[in-house]
Amino acid sequence: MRLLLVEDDLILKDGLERAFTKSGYAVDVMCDGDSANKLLSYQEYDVIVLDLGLPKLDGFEVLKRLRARGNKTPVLILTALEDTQNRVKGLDLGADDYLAKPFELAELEARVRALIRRGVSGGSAKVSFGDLVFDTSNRQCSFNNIPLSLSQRELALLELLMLKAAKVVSKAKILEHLCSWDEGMSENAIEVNVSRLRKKLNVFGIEIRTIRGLGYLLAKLENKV
Amino acid sequence: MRLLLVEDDLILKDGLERAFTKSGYAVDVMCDGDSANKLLSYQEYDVIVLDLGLPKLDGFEVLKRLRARGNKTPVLILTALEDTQNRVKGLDLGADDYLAKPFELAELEARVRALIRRGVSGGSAKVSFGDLVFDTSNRQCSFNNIPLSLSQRELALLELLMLKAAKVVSKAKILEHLCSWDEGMSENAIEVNVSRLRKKLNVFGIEIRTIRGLGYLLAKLENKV
DNA sequence: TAAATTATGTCAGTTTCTTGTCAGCTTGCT
DNA sequence: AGCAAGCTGACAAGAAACTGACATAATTTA
Repeated sequence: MRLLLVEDDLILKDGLERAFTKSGYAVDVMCDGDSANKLLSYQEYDVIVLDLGLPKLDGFEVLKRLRARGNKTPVLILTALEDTQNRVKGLDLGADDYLAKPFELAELEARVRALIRRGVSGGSAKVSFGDLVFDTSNRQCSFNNIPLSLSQRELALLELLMLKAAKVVSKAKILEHLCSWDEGMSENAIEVNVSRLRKKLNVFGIEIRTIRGLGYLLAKLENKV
Repeated sequence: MRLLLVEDDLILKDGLERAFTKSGYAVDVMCDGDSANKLLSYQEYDVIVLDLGLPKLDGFEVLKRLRARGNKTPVLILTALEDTQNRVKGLDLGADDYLAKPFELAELEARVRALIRRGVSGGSAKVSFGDLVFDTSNRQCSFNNIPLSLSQRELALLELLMLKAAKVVSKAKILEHLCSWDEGMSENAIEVNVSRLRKKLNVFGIEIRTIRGLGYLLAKLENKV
């Protein structure tokens, strides 16, 4: 899942970036409202974590313009204080959640997960495809309750394929969701990862079908379409 | 198991903290209602022991707010007197048990154990995994009635793994359950403890499987997944 | 109370796993 | 056939996890 973090505090920024990256997100970071606003005009994210106190353009403004463009990406707002007025203002402008500093990292992560869930799978923590169940809350995938041993990359790839519910997912989409800007990733790297994931899923009668020129899709082995 | 003790009486506080720590709990202590309330807004516990007469914010209020946030952590209330009215009020607000001072330490410990049991193992004092049985009432683990010689840390770790019933337990979760705030513990310390416990369990055909990047899970040696 | 034992964290060296790159192969289309 | 797209085994750098050795603190024993 691709996440944009907009935060000017250097320490917080680094800590959050590291934490989210470790949790398997592709993270981009912007340090001021203006750059964030520009970036958001052409780059899609699965979730945005937005500080309100920002140089150049404050968080409210970034959020306002984002929504004005019709963008519905879930946004979680961070503020320096437990300030009811700002909270109300943020939610009015279309924020989806709100967290006052100081906060626990665990709580932030939990809320971000909740936002992503709400957006893609109607609020449920689990996405399933036949007997395959992906639990987004603890990033674990199991087949008939047997937990699969998958690496972060494989997990991220499978998550995307499952969230798209057996629809074709293009390589461009995969690239976008698995990689933040700074890590360049070749298309071949995706092919390699698909190949690896394929081996692990084939055992359970699930295949990743290649749609030449278009992308990949998740399917059951017997269902020849 | 992680326990929060909220108590302003210095002597009682120290005594209980020492006793619970010795019994293998990771104990955090708060001396007033306000701090406890804040702490509880982001930190999870397995059980809370709450005095009613507290400075800043009384115990009723702490409990009320906890439940208002949807938190279902078992709470045991302590009060100065055998006061039926307060007892009823506490239970109405969502307390799970009640103990009037003065009380026997042994009784408090027994009730706390009972509360934890009720939550995780359906009320039974014993949790088992194959021939491995963990008796929470005396904190002892045995394999086919042969008692194992385990240290507190190993016991706590195994307890957590067994309660999670062969599901993956993350290092973060382990850290959270084995350590109170003031004792910092590195991730490597967990690895070392896992390594030690592993050696003792392997003898009985039980393994602690590593799920790289996610955590550990208890399994029987033969079940290769 | 001092010595012995036990518990438990830190460290460092090693092992294992992850993941991108590359090269050569396969597949499908015209 | 010839080309482009895709597949996959091999490799290597780096990250994560394991574990023996040691240090220190807590507990027990004599």
